[in-house]
Amino acid sequence: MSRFNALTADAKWQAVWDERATFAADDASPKPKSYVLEMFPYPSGKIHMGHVRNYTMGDVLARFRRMTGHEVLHPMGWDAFGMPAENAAMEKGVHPGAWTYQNIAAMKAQLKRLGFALDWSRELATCDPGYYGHEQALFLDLLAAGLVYRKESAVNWDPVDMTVLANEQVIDGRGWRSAAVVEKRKLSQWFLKITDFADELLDGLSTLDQWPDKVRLMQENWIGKSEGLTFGFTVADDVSATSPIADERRIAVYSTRPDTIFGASFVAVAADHPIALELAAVNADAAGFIEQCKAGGTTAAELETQEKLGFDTGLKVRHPFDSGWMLPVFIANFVLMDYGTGAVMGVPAHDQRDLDFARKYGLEVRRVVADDDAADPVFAGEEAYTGPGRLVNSAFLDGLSVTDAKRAVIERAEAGGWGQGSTVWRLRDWGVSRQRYWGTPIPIIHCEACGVVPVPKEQLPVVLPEDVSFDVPGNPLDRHPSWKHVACPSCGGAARRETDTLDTFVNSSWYFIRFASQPEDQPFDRAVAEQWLPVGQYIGGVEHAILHLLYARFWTRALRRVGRIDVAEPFAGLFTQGMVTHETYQDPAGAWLSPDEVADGRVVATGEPVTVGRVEKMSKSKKNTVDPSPIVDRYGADAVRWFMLSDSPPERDLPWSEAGIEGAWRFVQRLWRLATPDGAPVTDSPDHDLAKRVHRTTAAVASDIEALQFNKAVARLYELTSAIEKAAPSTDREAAITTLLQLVAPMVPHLAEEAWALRGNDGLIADATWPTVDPALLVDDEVTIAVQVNGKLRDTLTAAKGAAKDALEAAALASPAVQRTLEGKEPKKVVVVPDRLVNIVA
RNA sequence: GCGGACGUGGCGAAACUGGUAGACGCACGGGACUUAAAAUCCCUCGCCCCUACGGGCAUGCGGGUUCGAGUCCCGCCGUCCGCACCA
Repeated sequence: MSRFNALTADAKWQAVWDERATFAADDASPKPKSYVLEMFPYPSGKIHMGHVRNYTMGDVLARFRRMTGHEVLHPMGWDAFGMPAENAAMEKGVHPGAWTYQNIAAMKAQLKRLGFALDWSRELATCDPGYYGHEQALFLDLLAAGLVYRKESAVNWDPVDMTVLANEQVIDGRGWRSAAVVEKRKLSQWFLKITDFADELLDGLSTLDQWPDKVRLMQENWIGKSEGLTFGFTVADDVSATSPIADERRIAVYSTRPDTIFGASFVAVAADHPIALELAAVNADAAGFIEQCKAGGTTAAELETQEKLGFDTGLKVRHPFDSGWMLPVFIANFVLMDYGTGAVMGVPAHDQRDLDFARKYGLEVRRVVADDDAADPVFAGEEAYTGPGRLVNSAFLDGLSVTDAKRAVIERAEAGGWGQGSTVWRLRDWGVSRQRYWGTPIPIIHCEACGVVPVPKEQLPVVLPEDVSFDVPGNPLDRHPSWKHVACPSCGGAARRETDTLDTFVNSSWYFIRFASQPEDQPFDRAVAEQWLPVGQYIGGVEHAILHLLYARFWTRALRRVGRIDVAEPFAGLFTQGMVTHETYQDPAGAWLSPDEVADGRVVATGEPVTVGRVEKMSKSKKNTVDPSPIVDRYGADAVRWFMLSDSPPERDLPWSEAGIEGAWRFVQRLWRLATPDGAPVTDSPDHDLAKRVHRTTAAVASDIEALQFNKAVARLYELTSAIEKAAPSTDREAAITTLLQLVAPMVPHLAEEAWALRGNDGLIADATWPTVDPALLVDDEVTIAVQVNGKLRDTLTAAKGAAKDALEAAALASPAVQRTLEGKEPKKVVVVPDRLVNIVA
């Protein structure tokens, strides 16, 4: 019997699918539309196992949807801008564009080799002017709508590489590449007004019922809505007369606990609060303290251990409800300038941080919320009370609940004109300026006379110049002789082009719309795009749970606001898949070893014993990566795809192993043997049991795939395969084999095509429909009943489905095993669950 | 610190709304075929006691609810993830 030759079959069917454009999506199709999308890759040079797993899952769903009568859009493209291309340019002297396009070609070949049902005619790369030019147009739309602005902002500046670094690229205060100490620098940056959409983005989460709760929660926390009171403390004249800040009348604070206002014992401002800075200008001690605050680290561990420190400014403020009550003002290292108003009211009894601070500086700790009878105004504990209760020691608030007291204080503040109920968000506007070459040029011209001038749309795209060099650090656009200097579109005078480029997250914020519709003269055709959107199923790594997914949601809503498209949420269904992991190996010296340096527990080269470490995410640093390409060459695309779907639930990590891929390969061969006609005589005698099994598996596998529970579908397919193997030759068996091929087709498409053709079927199995299920065959007429005594299984019996309770009880009591266990005792009670079990309580 | 997820054989895991725990796969062991090997096929495979029949114990630990708990409730322990001085 022949073996399935994956090498030739893969190439053959991939070519056929290509020639016939089998997977091209038809915008005009009358079928229901289904948009299946996996997060597009960064063209780093090679695909990795994570890509293979991600794209295999999407592919199974896409092929399944085609078989169930959908017009499927399943595209692929390249998230092609970004720093690695510039790093390669600096290290190897290649142009970022050349490097990127080489990588794209290599990775595309690798993806093709896996036989994904992709519509390659819609392939796009974000570094193509044909893409980013339209992005520039969209940016200008947002600018015109007031959703883009420019402001000075502090950035992480690497003084050696002369560039801005993202927070993720700053490790222990140093640049990840240069190891130079990173400076905070003020630069004029472009921002997108994502905070305008904070409410919408938060409320929209509740409509995303096909998203993992975890991701929704992460976004909710990131948006960070909180409600409270913003109000002013008046600086007391008598004290401040001696202070240099006598003309500063009020200090605004924000509190989510206005109810505790009578428990306040101090006000604290951030080290970079205007008041702190003014004081520092005339007071060396204050200046020293502020420096000390800035020096403190910001890593988790450092914050954990960092002491709460304060500097008494000598200023006093008046309590809003008692002008004779003076509160000291501190500069404190735990107050953040960029949250709320940069100043807080300290209520030690009911906030742990305030309590720590008050104990350290000997401030009053006054109880104003009591959870029981403890109304003593002196709060003695070391743990602040933050729970519910009634107000005490609080004048007109006494006796109110926390909720009512909050409302009462806000009302009074608003009536008295000294405060305002307010909502504060953690979410910040999105800074999109990057001092980088390899990104979308921001389509803006700076003119001395006219100021900021948008590039007229007819002059788009603003194309990146090719003639750039990376031999000096910094942004080559900034020192380009001609590109940078242009005439002002408005007055014609000498002007300067914006040399910053857009954050790459902008590129990935609308690529799914461009996939749906890609005319040359505009970013997308609204009507066509709306046919496909939202994406029905989006699949990718959980590492994008916040940034990419939040930015894309924002960008889509922003496009809706400017009238470009009427879609609120871009991704109706989201699935975050687990990682591919592998064992780790170390030699006796502790050096990491790659899997192919190890055999039989020994280092191949030296014969030394190997320490096998834990199973971890594949990473270069631990050397536990496995390159998919040689594996695909050796076992074929189908075995790799099958392994990716087997065993582990898709949201969990998948441990890669040699034995696992071998097992998958064996199954592919097993299917092949089963599907290859062996010339044995076939009888007409019906095989009812097998037919039932086929229908049941068809229904179950369909619902498993819909739910993305591929591991369960795989298990059922194993069972069906075994059952068919064991069945005697018959026409039913032959039909079962044909159905089995249809069921496995989304997973192992090459083998399915080859066997489909071999068995004389017309057309491609890729174009076949999903087998229909006869509901009548899904029902059992016999069921197995568990027989328990005191909840313990003693016997099982077979009964007709729907058998009467009495009959089941009688049959159970008659069981010899039951009689033996009862030892003549009378049953006290018998519980009968029809079609399930009988439990005899003795 | 706050929030979340998870904990089932040697391993990856199944188990519908509480109803036969361990489906399916991997590994290990035994057997058939073969001169031999590979490939393939068959059998065993949670732990303990027993020759066997059979029985006991088992879903991180301790309680509880129930005729019946992997599943529900309470309290611990552990692992992983996210956020983090957010007022």
